[in-house]
Amino acid sequence: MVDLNSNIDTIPLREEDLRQGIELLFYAYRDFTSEPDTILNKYDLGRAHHRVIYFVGRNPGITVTELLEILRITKQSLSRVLSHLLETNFINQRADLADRRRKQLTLSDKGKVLEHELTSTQMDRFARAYREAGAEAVEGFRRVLIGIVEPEDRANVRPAAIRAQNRR
Amino acid sequence: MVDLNSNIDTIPLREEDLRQGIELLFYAYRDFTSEPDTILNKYDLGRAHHRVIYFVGRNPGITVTELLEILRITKQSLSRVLSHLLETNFINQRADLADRRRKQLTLSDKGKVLEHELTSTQMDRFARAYREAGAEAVEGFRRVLIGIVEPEDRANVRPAAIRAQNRR
DNA sequence: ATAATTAAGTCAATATGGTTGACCTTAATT
DNA sequence: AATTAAGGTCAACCATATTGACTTAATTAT
Repeated sequence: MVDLNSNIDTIPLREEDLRQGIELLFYAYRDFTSEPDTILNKYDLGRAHHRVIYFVGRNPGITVTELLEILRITKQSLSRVLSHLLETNFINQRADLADRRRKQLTLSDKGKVLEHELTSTQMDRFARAYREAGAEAVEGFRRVLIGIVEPEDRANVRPAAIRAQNRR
Repeated sequence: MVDLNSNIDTIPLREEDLRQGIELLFYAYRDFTSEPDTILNKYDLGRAHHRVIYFVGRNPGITVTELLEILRITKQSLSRVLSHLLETNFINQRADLADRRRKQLTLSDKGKVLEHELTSTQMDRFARAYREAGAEAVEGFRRVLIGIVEPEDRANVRPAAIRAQNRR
């Protein structure tokens, strides 16, 4: 390699590139939540309900404490949203037989239908973006975003098969 | 190429990969806003103030209408936040000489200092992630996230030099 | 067996940031 | 002169978050 500056490790990262990253994350997040928000409106639900439905669907049997760790909100805040989803039968709970203090949350059939309706809009968006960008770009996208996530939480965004192994 | 399925365009995108994208965006956004939130707290400001400070800093002379298009919130909602930033002298406004209804917003010196304090935590996070992932990954990250953003807004996340040309 | 801890839930007060709707002023455009 | 556009304001309301205090039930540790 003749031009040492072509190595990303040696050239200083330009502020412009870093700001572009910040803005990409802002715009992507803004647009990625807008379609689900419209759907949620029909059901008189909000974005907070979506997050709960998503992560319960993704982690069947998850407990309240585990959910709180993912969402990083307070128990009281989750309570309103979760209570409503239980009352309206989008989510079911049953006691953990090994530790009856714990309540395992799962999506009801109705909940699964809604989860799919919400998530499929986001998956469609990702499918299109992945296809247009190509497999290599997708791998880069993953590597960068995993680097943005706090190290303690990186294990949560590994493929589900690997996560299942680490489940207590 | 022997195995046609190794082409991303031919293999169906697995749901697992799409969900990983969704989750990466959720966790990355969550963590990427947490440090600024802590700083904002010291100044009795919130995340909404940060967004205004960021985009005014990034687009000196931006008008209210332009800001609303970026943030996608209502005028009334912006009003409270912006009024407060004007009162506390983080932001200055002056009439556009060509169209005196328009008010051009800029950061004051005090505003620039705060903008830097807030944004530098996010730039540090991106710098580390970019460096760890490498230049190729960064390019992939960009390509995918631009694909997630609505087409109309993709021009906003092009390098500033290019955006400046397109400015009326 | 008792004490301490953990998981879940509840009540209350408060803050932030978003909405809709009605209305006004000023300035530019037709 | 009439219309439109940019900006601003008042009011009511709603969703989602917070802190803090407290309870109940079940498990774990002493």
